Amino acid sequence: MDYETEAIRPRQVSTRSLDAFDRKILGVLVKDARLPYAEIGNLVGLSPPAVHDRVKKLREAGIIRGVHASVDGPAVGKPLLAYVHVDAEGWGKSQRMMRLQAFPEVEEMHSVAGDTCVVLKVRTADTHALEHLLLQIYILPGVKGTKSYIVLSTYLERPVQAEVTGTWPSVPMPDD
Amino acid sequence: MDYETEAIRPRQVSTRSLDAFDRKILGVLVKDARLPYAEIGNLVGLSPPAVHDRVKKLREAGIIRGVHASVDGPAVGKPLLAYVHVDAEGWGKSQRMMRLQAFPEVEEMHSVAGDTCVVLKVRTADTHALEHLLLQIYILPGVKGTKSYIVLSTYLERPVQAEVTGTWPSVPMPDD
DNA sequence: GGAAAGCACAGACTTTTGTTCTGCCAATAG
DNA sequence: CTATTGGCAGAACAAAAGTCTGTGCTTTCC
Repeated sequence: MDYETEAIRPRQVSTRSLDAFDRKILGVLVKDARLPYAEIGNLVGLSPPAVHDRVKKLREAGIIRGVHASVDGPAVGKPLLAYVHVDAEGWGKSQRMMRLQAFPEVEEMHSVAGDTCVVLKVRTADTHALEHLLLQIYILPGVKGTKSYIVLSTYLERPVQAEVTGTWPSVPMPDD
Repeated sequence: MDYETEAIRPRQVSTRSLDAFDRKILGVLVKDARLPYAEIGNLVGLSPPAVHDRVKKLREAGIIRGVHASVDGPAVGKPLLAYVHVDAEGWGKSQRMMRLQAFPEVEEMHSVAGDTCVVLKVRTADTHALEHLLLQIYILPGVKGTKSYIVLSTYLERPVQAEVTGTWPSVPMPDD
């Protein structure tokens, strides 16, 4: 199996500027990608072929990366969610760290700016499995330590939303 | 709009124990939920109606939560990904914090065990928008402070995987 | 300002897929 | 040993996806 050793980058910036219809379609598909084109058309105000055309172009432009089923973590035997901050000396992005992607428990891997190097999102069967995964991290060269944040309750977990907040609510400045 | 004020919980533990076919089907649907049932059937070794039946049951059992399009963050105008740790006095879960879910920039919200109370995953247009969002967090009652981890590069970002690591690689114990 | 070209949409059609039904087989319980 | 339940394959039907053509619009060039 091949591992992604390069960061996920925007494939092509795609001069295509999203208009209001595209935004609406994306908003619908993010919520439920199984709706028929006819129903999407009703929601956004277009005919089914028009929706089809736009979705096809959105896919070709890489704006829609794919369609995935969202499965319940506990139901598939992974009730324990955690974020693991990895501190490494030198530079965190070693090739060997990419091999962690082979574990289905690892869902995200980012290099970050802050008081740590890499943030991992991991979902394991139990604390024992998490320990095993931490062991796999510790044997990587350059890893100085990890800090784990065990999720107690998840209040929100959703995919990338198509909408963007245009005007933020004004906040009264503190009186100092 | 209503906000989820309760944590996402497993709807029903569903006595349904996943067999090998279910695991395979889930694995396929997580990768690409647009494959026809006939093709899934070829991959896992079942007929299209059998796959249909199982997927239907997996949906009814809540094991498949839904099907969502995955859109590219930068392409929809949100190239800046960050994790925000929120420190609050008392108890972080105030009703008003749930209102942050109204912002499409907020993708995840967890209460965690560790040296912080709440972890947010936010995706914004730029640092300016992130600052606006942080302002919205700071005006919440009880919020003492935040710590932001700006994502520099994303090496892996994928939905919940259906697979579970059965036997972990053995790691030689350090010689102390 | 006018004409031509490109784009996007709606309607009708074809093809593919989803969905349902029926019968059969195996496993289990009585 | 028999009856019953659950699940799967094959066939038939319904529905959606995908394609094609024409039309109206905007844009752009002359």
